[in-house]
Amino acid sequence: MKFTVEKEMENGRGRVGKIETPHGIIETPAFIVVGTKATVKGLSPEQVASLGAEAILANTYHLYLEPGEEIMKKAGGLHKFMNWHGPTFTDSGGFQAFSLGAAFNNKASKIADRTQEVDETQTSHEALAKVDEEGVTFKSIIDGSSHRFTPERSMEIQHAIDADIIFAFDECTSPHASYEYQKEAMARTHRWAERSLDHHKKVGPKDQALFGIVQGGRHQDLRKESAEIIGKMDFDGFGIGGSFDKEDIYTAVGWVNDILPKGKPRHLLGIGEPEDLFGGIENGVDTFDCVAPTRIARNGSLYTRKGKINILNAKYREDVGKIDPLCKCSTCRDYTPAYLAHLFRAKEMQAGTLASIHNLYFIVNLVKEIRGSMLDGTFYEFKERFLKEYTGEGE
RNA sequence: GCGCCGUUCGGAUAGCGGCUAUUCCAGGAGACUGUAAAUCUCCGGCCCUUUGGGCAUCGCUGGUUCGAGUCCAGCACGGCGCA
Repeated sequence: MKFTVEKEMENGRGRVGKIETPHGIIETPAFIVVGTKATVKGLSPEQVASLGAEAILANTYHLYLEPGEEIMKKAGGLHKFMNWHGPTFTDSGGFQAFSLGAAFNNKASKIADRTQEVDETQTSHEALAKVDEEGVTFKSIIDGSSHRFTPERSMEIQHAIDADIIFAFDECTSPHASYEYQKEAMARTHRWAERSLDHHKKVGPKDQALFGIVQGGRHQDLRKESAEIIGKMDFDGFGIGGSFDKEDIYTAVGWVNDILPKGKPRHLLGIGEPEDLFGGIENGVDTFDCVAPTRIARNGSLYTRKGKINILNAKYREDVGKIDPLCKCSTCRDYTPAYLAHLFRAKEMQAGTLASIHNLYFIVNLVKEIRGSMLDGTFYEFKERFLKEYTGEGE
């Protein structure tokens, strides 16, 4: 993998560049489409490519459980398996340790977490994962069987899946966890990063790039410390992890990116909605991934230049106009709101597909437009104009 | 004509004497940020000074009872059976 910065913004953070992978080039900043289980839900790889997406991010945890690393290997890796010929990423599975309950299974975080009512009985059911120094023990969401991930195992599985860019095994904490716990988890993530790197160098394919992940929650000192430590390690690029409160995203990203080496790409994990993209890019993020466009699409929400709409609202049943008059995606070109409203109400599979095409096109091409505005020096004008219209302010 | 059964929110249902009438679908709205999500949450008779309170309501009419969607009688409508 090779990363080149083509142009820097005057603020010293934002940049335009490109990531060259064995399966093609990603022009950054770019939105990476999420395809957790080796599929972008509801879409064929041809559809994903035709809406302009350059790369897909799959998930180690899910592909490990199903179909399993042996089959991934036998199939010739992710690209062949899912028939996607462009660049790919895999997330390490660390996020699942958080989302499947480890974060709430820890006393420190539970005590500190006064913003959420913790139902003990419910928590014990939901806590499917437990973290210790060596790794994470978890129960399969599919059949309840027990499994264990360590940084070394995550690397091995990611080697078998064989994406172009893989991530170190990390622990993602709740933003509401205590400072002490976040610090502890961060330190552990650093040790796991070292182990991920060592193991990858020892046994990994040479053409596979490994990104280290910066943690530290919303605390400035922790974020900076994490960026210092991870940034000095010999990773090919970096992920900025965490489960963010919306307001914290850009500040945390800014702290981190002032420290991370400029010559390597930075991926902001799990962000964003349209309004999140500008702040991330401005603060030096090169790539994003986010489930939002496809998930909300399947649930009937569509992005438009004037904000999100819910196509299931009564008014769209007989709206034979345009979903978003400015959108050039195939869904907007060929179908009306009334048709999508009908498909959703009739629970037809095409509903999720057409909506996903639209939302992904919207996000992927919004980032491309932002890239263009950076190249011709109109980023701030474009940002202001877009956000004003999108959030409905000043109308 | 006789007998049996049924009639509960737009549809389908639960409810078998005790006080907020159940659930599902349809309907209205909202949420969703490294995907346990084509998922989840809320609303749904009327009225009010909306924290909460008041008045209704289970085909219709009457009755029994402290109390009836629930029991009884008559009527109406529907289904099945027999003429």
